[in-house]
Amino acid sequence: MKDLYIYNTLSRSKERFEPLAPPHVGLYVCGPTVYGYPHLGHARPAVTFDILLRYLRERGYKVRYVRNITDVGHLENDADEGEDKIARKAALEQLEPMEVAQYYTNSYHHAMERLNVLPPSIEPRASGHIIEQIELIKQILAAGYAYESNGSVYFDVGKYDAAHHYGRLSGRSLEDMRANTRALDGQSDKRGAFDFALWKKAATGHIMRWPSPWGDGFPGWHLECSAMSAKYLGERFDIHGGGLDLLFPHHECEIAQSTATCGHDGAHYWMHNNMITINGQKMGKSLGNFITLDELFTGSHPLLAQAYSPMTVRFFILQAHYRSTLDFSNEALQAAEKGLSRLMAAVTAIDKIVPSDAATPIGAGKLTERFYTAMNDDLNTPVAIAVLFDLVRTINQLAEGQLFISPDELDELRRAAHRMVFDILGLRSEEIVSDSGLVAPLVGMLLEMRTEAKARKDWAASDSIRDRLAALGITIKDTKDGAEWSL
RNA sequence: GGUCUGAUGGCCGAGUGGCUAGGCAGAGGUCUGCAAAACCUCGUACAGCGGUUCGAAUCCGCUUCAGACCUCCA
Repeated sequence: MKDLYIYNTLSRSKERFEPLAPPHVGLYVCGPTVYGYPHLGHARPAVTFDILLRYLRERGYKVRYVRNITDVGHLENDADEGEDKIARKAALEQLEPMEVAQYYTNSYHHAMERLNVLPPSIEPRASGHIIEQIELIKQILAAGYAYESNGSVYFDVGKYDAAHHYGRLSGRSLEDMRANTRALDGQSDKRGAFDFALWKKAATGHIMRWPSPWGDGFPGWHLECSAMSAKYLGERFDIHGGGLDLLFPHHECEIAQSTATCGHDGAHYWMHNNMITINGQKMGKSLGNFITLDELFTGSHPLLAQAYSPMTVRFFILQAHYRSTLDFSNEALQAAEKGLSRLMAAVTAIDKIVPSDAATPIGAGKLTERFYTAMNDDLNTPVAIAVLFDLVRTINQLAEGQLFISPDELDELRRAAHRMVFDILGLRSEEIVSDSGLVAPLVGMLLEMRTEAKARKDWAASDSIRDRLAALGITIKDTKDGAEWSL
């Protein structure tokens, strides 16, 4: 098997993937902060790392995939009076904070299931790992890279930068940042403007609070990922993933925390998916221009010309490389929808192919090899999909009897197609299954009537049946062996 | 202002120093009672200006434009 290369943000280059302890692979991906419905932006990392997970498994690795749920500590801003996102939402909706977290966690899970995104091996919650986070803070304090101030604990970025380099991942330098950032007013407990909170003192009335050696409070956002990844994957693990917007400061701070306590970056490979844009601008909560996945699936958003199925969304995302920005538009989604339907129809059509013993090889193996070559090149799904469309053409020619295939090669072709399309790309058929089993026999009966009408050349009757079925969303396709239908 | 990306045919999007993905849309054809589907054929695009080279869309420089991060965001 050829080597897999993935782009490591740390080195800004594609590197050959070599696990620390094969065949095991530790993968950590920053999950959602559960204070709102999941939107199209959430689908990008979910699908990207789902592909990575599936492909690593395909290559025989035993992957432990950890994706957290942030249910505490994610502040509205970095100022001292910054509100916790979950707490804010809870106050707005008059709910218990954990009720908010659970509600949106459920909503996230449901959307992920519809997108056929495999669940992680472990899905830890920040609020369930307060003890681990407190322990980590103690370690950072012991190492001398943090200080307590008025019931809060901050990471000392200035001191850390003197010994290591703060900004290695994002390509920044502390001096530049200092020179180019205006200092906020001086009411902060922090010593340096770039110091970040490891532990925040809970103000009176703050609901989410836990006791700690520094008084009641709650953990900082950057800390939770360090604590949970270390707990489940060890202090040193293989891949850390997340959105490009988390590169700085979130991942930079994680690296600082790891380096402060263990002397290394934590993860070996740092992978970042790019953003989905809308009218050329990032789709995000703060910009208010996001479309939730549910709106996408139902078409209930002013920007949407129609509903788009979960698989259409997944395919749309896979048609671009994960490190490129992907621009949302109805045209692009519609193109994805049609392309996907052609691809899925071809995969189904494989079963109609009649093998021939006299056939010459058609090169199914070569096609498959090109697919894997693309995947090995930093998960180049758009190229992999281009290969699949070559396959689509071949399958259709075989199904139409324009090309012939041997029984053995047909078997190989079927297996390979299913593996590439279903197992690796994670696409699945979205046939609407009727709840009463009556649709199929009824349509079958109408098609029989239509065939009878055609036999007596009563085109008006046969077309009428076709048109009226079409109005119900049922498409008729005449083939040599009679009519077929689909929803 | 700082750091960093990007600019590809009607749309979406790969890729790359010479063999010029793919999808969608469009045109013509085959098939069909007509459609639909499928198949065949068709588009020589890479922001602009210089430079390097036998050869650049691909490398270098400049210009213009766009975006991301620098405050929470996938």
